[in-house]
Amino acid sequence: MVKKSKPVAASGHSACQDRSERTRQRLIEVAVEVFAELGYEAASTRTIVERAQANLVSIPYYFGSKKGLYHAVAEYIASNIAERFRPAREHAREGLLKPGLTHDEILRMFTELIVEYAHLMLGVESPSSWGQFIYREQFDPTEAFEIIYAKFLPAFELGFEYVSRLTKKPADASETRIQFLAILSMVKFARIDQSSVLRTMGWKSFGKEEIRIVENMLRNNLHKLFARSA
Amino acid sequence: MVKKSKPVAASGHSACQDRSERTRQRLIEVAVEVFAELGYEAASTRTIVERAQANLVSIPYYFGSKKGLYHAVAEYIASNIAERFRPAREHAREGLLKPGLTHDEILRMFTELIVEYAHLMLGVESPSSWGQFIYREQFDPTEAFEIIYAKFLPAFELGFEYVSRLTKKPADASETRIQFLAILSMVKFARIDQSSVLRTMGWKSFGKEEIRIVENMLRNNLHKLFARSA
DNA sequence: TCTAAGAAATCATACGCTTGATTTAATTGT
DNA sequence: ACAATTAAATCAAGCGTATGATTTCTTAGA
Repeated sequence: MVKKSKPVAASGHSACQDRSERTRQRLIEVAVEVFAELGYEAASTRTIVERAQANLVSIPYYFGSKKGLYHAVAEYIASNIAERFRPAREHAREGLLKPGLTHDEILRMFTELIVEYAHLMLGVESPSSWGQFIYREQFDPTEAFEIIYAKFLPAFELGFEYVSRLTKKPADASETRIQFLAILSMVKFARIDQSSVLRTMGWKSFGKEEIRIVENMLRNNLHKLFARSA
Repeated sequence: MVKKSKPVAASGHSACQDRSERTRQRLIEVAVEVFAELGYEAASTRTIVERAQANLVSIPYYFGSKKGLYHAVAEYIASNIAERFRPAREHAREGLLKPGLTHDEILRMFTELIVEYAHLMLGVESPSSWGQFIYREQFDPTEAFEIIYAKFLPAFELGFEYVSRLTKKPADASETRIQFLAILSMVKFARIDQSSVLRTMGWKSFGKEEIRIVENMLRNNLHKLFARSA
């Protein structure tokens, strides 16, 4: 019952690791799309290897099992998104450290952070399959959820801190957290409810114009929710 | 290849239609839960008939096929929700007809409509599986999506009308529609992102207290978004 | 430089299992 | 006794995985 060898995640020393690594990478990239499109159960390994032009056993060979491939995909996506989001996140974090910030300055930084996140999740630069995969995992959480959640946690904490500063309520209060999550939902709903949103809005797909409309909505709502006027 | 008879949706004339109807009903009610919990693919007919204490053949017998059962479930859920929501919806519709409505009155009615919807989708009175089923279908639309969408459309139109009255913008404008959908997303996100929300909030499940917190957030945000103060 | 040994990667095939659907036989109520 | 319904057995198809053979590449000895 014990695996004889452990070729998984081959860290070969020879130069032939090149072709190997390419196959591995191709499998992951194809698997992202297939898993995102069909979900874990419905996605068959045969479909994946067919699209990746690899052999059926290359999945257990490289990833141990179908589930192993799934986890590798989760890791791949979470790392990529976290990496892309890092500049905006660190900028926002450092911005908070400055002394004597006005309410408006905080709101402006927070708005930019949220809008950046929106572009990341809805924009064309990152494949739509990434978001789909994550939302699927959020809906039907498996072990992969832990991988993803861990990478997103720092951004969450930052968001709580911003909302806390804007509302003058503790960062760990229920109101603060639920408020931030609600704001996030306004960013993501276009992806999650894709079919009903496209239909209701009369859109064919998510292009630049559509994202602009969502962005406007976000800026508008953030201003109304947090602007110091009342 | 042709079905010999058509016992589907048996409209028997004998008195034994009673037990038959009960079996049918039980199958649907169980299927709602199983489909909601596992999704279409992962839900096996064996699981369903086992929980419903019915025979394996009863599914093709009563519903033609597994897919037929699935559609029956969609119809069942959509009808039930639409029915429960009808009082609030008609009240809100009639309220809009009154002449000389003030902005605050419209906002109050709209808030009550949204809060009612929140209770319907998040509350304990309607099984959580209903919402799960719908969100699943929204994420991976099949033919069942049409059934559900059609039943929800009137409520959507009403929502657009309210937002339109509150923002003084056309009911069919992109801004109006996306704004309403964003508000809806703030209602539903707790269910859709259930795992990450429960975790982030430190909640174990959705009880009365949790729903109250979401309701407060909604009332607060709707007020900030639409109150006439600026 | 050339070539043969050995490891790494890929392949075709087959196995055990589960699925939805079908068929055959027993049971029920009238 | 008879038609309708249920239970049990069976079917074909699809799934992930295991296995042994084959190809491809790296490397070392002459």
